Amino acid sequence: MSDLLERLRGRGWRMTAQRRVVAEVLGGEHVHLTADEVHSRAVAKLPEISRATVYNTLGELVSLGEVLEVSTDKRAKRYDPNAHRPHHHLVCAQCGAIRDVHPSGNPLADLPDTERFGFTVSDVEVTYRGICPNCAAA
Amino acid sequence: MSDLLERLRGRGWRMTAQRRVVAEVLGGEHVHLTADEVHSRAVAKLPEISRATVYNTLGELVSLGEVLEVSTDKRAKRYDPNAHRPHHHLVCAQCGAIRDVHPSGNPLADLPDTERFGFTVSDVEVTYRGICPNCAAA
DNA sequence: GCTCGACTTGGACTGAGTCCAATGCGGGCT
DNA sequence: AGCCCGCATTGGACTCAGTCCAAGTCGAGC
Repeated sequence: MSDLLERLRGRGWRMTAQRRVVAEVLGGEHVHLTADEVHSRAVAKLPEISRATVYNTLGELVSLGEVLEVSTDKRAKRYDPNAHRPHHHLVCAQCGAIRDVHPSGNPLADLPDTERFGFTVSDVEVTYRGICPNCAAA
Repeated sequence: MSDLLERLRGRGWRMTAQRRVVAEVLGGEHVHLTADEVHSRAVAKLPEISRATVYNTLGELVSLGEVLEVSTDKRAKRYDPNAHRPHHHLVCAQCGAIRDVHPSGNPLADLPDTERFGFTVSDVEVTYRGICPNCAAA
């Protein structure tokens, strides 16, 4: 994910240890982390990093479009580093597990003009809900 | 919306002034209220009603399937009394306005088996985002 | 009209996130 | 290399939405 760092530098970001750490955490294997999870993983690499900085950095990454905010769960926002490949989410109603999915078809096209009420529609967010195999077995 | 009250009675609900008021508020013209908005409207009709009761009642209505919880906005859950006609939401990214929409086609069908990872998928939630005419004009 | 248990109350509590004034430090300039 | 400016970070207080709980209330079946 050092290409992410490159892109950020290119956008005039001042490169600080904290931002590097947050970017690294998002680049790791775990997807869909909450802000607090990002923070605690970041603390492991850079003990003095503060919660506020993690929130700031995540917010900036989101507004740059490098990271996606998903709120499948009602408790906390989650951050999805996989922002460059459009995808949707499949959530287990029981355990909260999240998977990325790629439906066929474009739901944007399913919204007829008569149902747009003059809005300029730019984005769709689709969340499928169900029971994951683990929870079904239990 | 007194048919709602009927249905609730039929399900063994004890009919209290508080529950009646909450049901009335949801039956009014306003849709997509937050819990706090429901509470303040309820207080107008029944000053002693407590926040806890409003939350309880909303929660019960949701689990009975009479009301839908929507979380388009990251701040607070909103409650949508229009639970009996399946629909999705169109949200203004600027002012937060919400409209109900009825897309053609069923997004559930767009999720191929290969993308279900063994989940039993039972529900989809679609949120369209864009700019409403008002905000576009401003 | 009594009684019992479901319902309500309100205040304390939690968890997620935001704000802000003081301080630190990246990096362009010389 | 060293300075300096201003962007970034810090941490602690604060807000906002929602949950919890023990005590008190009251709907409705008998």
